[in-house]
Amino acid sequence: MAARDYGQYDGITRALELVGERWALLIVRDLLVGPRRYGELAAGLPRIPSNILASRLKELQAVGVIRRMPRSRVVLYELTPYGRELEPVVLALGAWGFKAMGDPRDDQVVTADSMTIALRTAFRADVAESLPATAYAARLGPAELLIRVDGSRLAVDRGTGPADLDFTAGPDIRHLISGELAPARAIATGVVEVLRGPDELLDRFASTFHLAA
Amino acid sequence: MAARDYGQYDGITRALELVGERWALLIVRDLLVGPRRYGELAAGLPRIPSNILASRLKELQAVGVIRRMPRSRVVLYELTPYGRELEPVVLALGAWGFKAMGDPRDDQVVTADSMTIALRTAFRADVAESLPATAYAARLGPAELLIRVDGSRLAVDRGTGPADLDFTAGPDIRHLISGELAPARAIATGVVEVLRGPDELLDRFASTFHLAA
DNA sequence: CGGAATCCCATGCGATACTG
DNA sequence: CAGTATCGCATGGGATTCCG
Repeated sequence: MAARDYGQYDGITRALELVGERWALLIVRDLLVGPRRYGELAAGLPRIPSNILASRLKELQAVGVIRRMPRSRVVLYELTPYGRELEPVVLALGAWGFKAMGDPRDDQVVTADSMTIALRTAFRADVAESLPATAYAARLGPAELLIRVDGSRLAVDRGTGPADLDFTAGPDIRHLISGELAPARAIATGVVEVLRGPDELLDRFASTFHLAA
Repeated sequence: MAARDYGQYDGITRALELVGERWALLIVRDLLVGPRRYGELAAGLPRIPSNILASRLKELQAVGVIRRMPRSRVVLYELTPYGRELEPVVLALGAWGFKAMGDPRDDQVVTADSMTIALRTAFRADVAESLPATAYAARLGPAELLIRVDGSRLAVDRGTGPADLDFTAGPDIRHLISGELAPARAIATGVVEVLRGPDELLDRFASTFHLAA
């Protein structure tokens, strides 16, 4: 491996040597959600060639960012404590990139893990703290997420479950997150479809998850 | 560009599409210090092939991260406001990579701009606030920096000037920054050589600039 | 002399096929 | 399901040349 070398001695260069290769930070992003199997990673990164996934996993392991966790017959990959410290980097990147997102192209896909991290990026712990605990069941494209906010704590899990507000939304939900689209208008225009629960809870959702654009 | 497409629709993927190419974030790092000419960038990135520098500059400009600023005969490159918003990303990466820095290899170089950003990364505004204004003149390898701290404000400029403490240090200064090496021992062991000013000011420096390892 | 464009070669990546 | 093997191509590295 010995990631191609930039010939400089500083923290940023070092970081890029470790996680600057193509796909590496997307693997880290997904592992920030939780341990994953090889096949789960491959499914969450639809375009990654399997040989690249295999070599990235080896490289990231060699430099101490991830580790293999043999768990009852199958192997799980998980971040090491040091790898988990990339969370601020990944969230900062996500917040920055969010502002440059246009409309999705036809060949672009939404995954559960990327949406989970996006929600973490947009989560306003300070705002949530003063709101009642709330559970949202969101169907965001192919991703079904159960989002539970309790005080300043956020938990996002795959799948569905009991929720105060149950809604479906397409990619345009980013306009709700950015504040460009008011919750009432999001419902009126069909960007968000409320399946169950009071529409007003979408206001709470929008103030809990907000990222300026 | 766009050929290097990840096929996903989320903020992190978008960010990596814009600044994920090799060398791109190092160019951004140097431009965070200030506008630079082509030749200055090339000098600060000793290993970058000139064709790569030229294409990265074009790409970064095309996506709105940098802009060309014709300034009296010569062209300066500078970050756009949006590009400047990458500062948290770059600092977070630097802080993370700092912890994985070993000893410098023979082929590794220290540049003034990378040290400037490293100092910004390690700067503790909250600590500095309660300390008297101080100017340090530091010779860090080939980089001569004038570091002025005034309250919670930090200014790092190339070159030298009047300073309260004037010192020279090699790469092992990172052990001072990380707190592994006490200021007094840094002087005793020759990691830091004080040229002018009271040794005690190195304590102030070490508490002003600190990054856990 | 600053700011590239152009060559050539080495390597990393992507797509697909294949194997334990 | 979890990877390897292989191959063609795009990209990066480095030196050189060009242009204003």
